[in-house]
Amino acid sequence: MDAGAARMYRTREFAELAGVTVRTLHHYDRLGLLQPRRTEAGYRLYQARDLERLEQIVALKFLALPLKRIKALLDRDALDLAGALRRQRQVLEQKRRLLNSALAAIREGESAIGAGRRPESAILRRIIEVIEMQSKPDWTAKYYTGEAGAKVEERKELWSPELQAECSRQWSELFRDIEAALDEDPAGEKAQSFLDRWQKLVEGFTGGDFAITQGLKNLYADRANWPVEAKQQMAPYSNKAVWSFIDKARAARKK
Amino acid sequence: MDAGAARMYRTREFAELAGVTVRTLHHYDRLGLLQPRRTEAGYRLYQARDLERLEQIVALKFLALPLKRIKALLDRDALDLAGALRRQRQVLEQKRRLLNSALAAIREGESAIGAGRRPESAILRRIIEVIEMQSKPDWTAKYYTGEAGAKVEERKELWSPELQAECSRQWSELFRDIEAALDEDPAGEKAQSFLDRWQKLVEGFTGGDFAITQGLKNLYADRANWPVEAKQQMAPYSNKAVWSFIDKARAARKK
DNA sequence: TGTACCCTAACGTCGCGTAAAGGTGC
DNA sequence: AGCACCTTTACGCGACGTTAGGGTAC
Repeated sequence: MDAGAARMYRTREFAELAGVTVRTLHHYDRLGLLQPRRTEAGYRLYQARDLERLEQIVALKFLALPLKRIKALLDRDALDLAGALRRQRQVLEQKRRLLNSALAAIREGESAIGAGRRPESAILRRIIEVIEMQSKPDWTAKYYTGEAGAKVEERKELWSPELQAECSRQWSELFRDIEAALDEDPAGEKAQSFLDRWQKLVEGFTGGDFAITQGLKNLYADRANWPVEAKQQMAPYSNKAVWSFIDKARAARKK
Repeated sequence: MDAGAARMYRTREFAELAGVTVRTLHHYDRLGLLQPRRTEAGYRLYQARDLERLEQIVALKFLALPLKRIKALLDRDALDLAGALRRQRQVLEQKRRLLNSALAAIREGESAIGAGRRPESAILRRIIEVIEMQSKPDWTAKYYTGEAGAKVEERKELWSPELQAECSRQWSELFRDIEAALDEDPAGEKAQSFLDRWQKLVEGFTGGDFAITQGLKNLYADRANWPVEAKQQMAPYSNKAVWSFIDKARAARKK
């Protein structure tokens, strides 16, 4: 009955209840985002309804929506919430791509220390190279026929820097292992297990897709025409003895 | 010989050359980040050396380093570049975790539309739930013995929202397929192919690690005590007939 | 004398943090 | 009367964008 019967909170109390600061409540009040009742003396009085709205505000803020858009959504355009989320998702995905690029550049820079005698300039050069590579149109696209290109693009989305790092770690390990066993029998058990690991790593990229596998073969076949940076990046994996060893292992398996 | 012989650029020209705005050059000048020569009349005159430095600034800015730190790094602390990169990588990784959480929340919200009659409030509720779940201490940790817990944490790093979405899509698909074939022979070819897909999906989570597999078994065995939200989230996969069908298929394979 | 450039100064953005100066509740 | 709370006002941060007002080069 009596509206005064509902539990009311003063600013500090309400802030602690909701896990925000007093200043934040002031801010939202002035923006018109969350305007509580007032006492005669001007004290803010929050109630349960306000907590609900504040939770929604905090949730939408967690999605990195600007306060203005949050206000619009909660005040009038609630119907457009689905659309707003779709757009925001695209914004965040774009941000994540940039973050991934930056992380990849940092990793490359860090791993470029040993190369020169002035490490800091080597790092910076490498970072710049990586950034330029990323901003260039994808030179590998032309090796994939139609549909395969789109699939590769799709799979790139899933390629976090950690995955990338783990992957190149595994390739390096495999190359080291093979280099240490070049005089083994390519038909033997050890060589065949190398071939298994090799194929598994390739499949990690192709996803078992035939068209992508073909594109990758085209790409490798044309390695003489790769851009310089790509050649540099492939340098650790250019040991011909390893490649021919794996070829022999593959041939042995076919028989 | 003559310093004046080097090619000099005025502000606009240099900005276009480097791909930044004139205002940016003014800004960097006032911060002391990049201070070119001046003509008598006060016009800025940039040269090749300045371009080199600007490229380094842009590169470090791409890594989301604040301009102050960039200035410090380029002016004095170049030696600490490696350390700065390490710290910055951690900052960016943290940001990416937040981004991933937000993206996961958006996806969950979007998929919660069909549920209620007032879609916007259903979406908001679901988003709030997901955020609260993420901020709670990991209730699954107690099912993993020592080392396995750390490994699971490690694997979480690689779990992008896209991967998560793809994964739950595959589980849903598998459940649908099995539900449509419950009267088949659990030892038959079709049932066995379901079991293959099932085990592959599980392995996608465990990575074939024995300790993690054990933990997952403990986790599932205790499903009666899961928190409510977890039960809700598992609801689409709670069809007992499917689970017993897979159990039978597993038993048939062992024989 | 035109016009295409140059300069500095200064406010706006976004989401609050952080005082400062003064009033209210018990 | 004291102490813990409340209020409003206003500057600071970061990396520039964007005028505004006025000078310079050719």
